[in-house]
Amino acid sequence: MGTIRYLEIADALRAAILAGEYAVGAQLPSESDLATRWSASRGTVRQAVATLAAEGLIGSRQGARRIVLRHERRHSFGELNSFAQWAEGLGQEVTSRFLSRVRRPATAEEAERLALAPDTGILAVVRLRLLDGEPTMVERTAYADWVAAAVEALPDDVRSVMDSLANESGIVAHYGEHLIDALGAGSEDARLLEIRRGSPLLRQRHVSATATGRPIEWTDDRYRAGSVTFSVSNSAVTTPLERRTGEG
Amino acid sequence: MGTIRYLEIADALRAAILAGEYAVGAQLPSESDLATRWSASRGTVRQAVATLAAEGLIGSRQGARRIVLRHERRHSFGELNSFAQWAEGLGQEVTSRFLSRVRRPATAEEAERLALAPDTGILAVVRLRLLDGEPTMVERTAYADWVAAAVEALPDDVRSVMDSLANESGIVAHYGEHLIDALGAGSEDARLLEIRRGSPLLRQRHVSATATGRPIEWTDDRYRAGSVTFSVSNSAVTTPLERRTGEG
DNA sequence: GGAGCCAACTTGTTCAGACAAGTCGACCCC
DNA sequence: GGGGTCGACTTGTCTGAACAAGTTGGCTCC
Repeated sequence: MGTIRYLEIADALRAAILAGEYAVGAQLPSESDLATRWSASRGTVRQAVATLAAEGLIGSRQGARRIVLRHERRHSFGELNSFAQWAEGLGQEVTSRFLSRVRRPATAEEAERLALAPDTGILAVVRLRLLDGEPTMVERTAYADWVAAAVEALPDDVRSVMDSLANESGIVAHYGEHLIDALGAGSEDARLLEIRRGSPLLRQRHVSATATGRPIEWTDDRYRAGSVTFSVSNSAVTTPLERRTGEG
Repeated sequence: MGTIRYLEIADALRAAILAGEYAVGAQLPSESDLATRWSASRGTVRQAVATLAAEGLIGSRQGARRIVLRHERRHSFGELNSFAQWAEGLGQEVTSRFLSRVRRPATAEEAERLALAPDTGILAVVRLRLLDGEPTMVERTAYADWVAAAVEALPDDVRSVMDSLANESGIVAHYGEHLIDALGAGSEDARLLEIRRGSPLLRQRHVSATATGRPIEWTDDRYRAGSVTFSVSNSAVTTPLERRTGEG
């Protein structure tokens, strides 16, 4: 359906790589070769391979053929931003338990992350997420004032808040920033996740923003150790990952 | 210096953004505008802004001007792959203590990550890294057989192994993959980092590879909780970050 | 005043061609 | 065989042009 030429080519190449048609370390056909096969210009083919390079599937060096770096597919933006979407892709059953959903003034940090004036009213939601019945993650989300009403209008048992927001209100996340670190479970975390206080947790804090850069939500997700791993690939040309000190 | 046109333009734009010439949320000049100013074609300008977009500095939507998303600079590939390079950029003093450096057969996991035959001899190095005198991270590295000799030839007090490898032997890392999760400190971790056993640690495992995709090293770095945070930014177009279950 | 429409503007996609710069294997010479 | 040179090949950079698709603000009309 993608009538966009370079995505068509990228999809076909990706499928071929995933199907094992090209082994890891193998060379891809040359750009002019691909251009001929697809009756496209070399510029279009370059855009296609650039897409795959950004996904970390292939690498390149001037003068030498492009090489296949790995076979696995990268997750989509949606799967990263939505726990429900991610778990579904894995074929695991997700359930969630609402613990609280209240309006309150934003804390200093929340106000800054959401680019709001101090003490602006936000919607604070705490949820426990279970994977196949196992308590896996505690999610504490602060929704910006301008989306609070839309979120409150959603039913309690909504599968994915971000999905519903997109469909019902046209509020779509385009950008995200993620801070990842480790910490010991507090007493509330410990009780909810059924682990001992002080047990290691993997924390992912992230902010989602619209296409215009307006922050939508700021969340603090805490995973039981061993339940999830984050993966990032990078190259000398693009480095999306960054290491920071302390509280980021 | 950079005789490469699009990088010149990207550098100038990045500098302007970092200098605060454009506020967060502000619009950048249009592409044709920039093309005229720099007497370049629009294609070249697009390559420049694509660079900044990949760095997460600016966003875009078809039909609307590009907007500034953030001001901070992203770290370089070297700063991410080398603990020493990273800490230096922060102005903190790095010291490291060698704990062991032995040749031994690769474990099953090491052999797979390094794309070696099972039981191939690798060079295993354990180092304790201190930041301003504070024990911060335990690093366990397995160097592939074909780089082992070059690593052994380096002096014990080398500041950065990867830096030295590049300079001395021409072995340069081009690609990396990182797995991030949390776990409790084992007894050795606890002793070295001067924390209690079971205390939360942030673990970053990563493999570095050459331009041809050949794995160089596989390391397991464990940071004391609170000492570092990883940061990743993404967008609907490029998602370098991925969430996985369990042991990745 | 409000709703809807339109026109100017801006980014997205594609093309064809050109030259620079780096890689790699074949070939030659010693 | 070893080593160096060279040429074919391949990716990197850049141009100029054209049309598609989406945004935005202003204008008209009710």
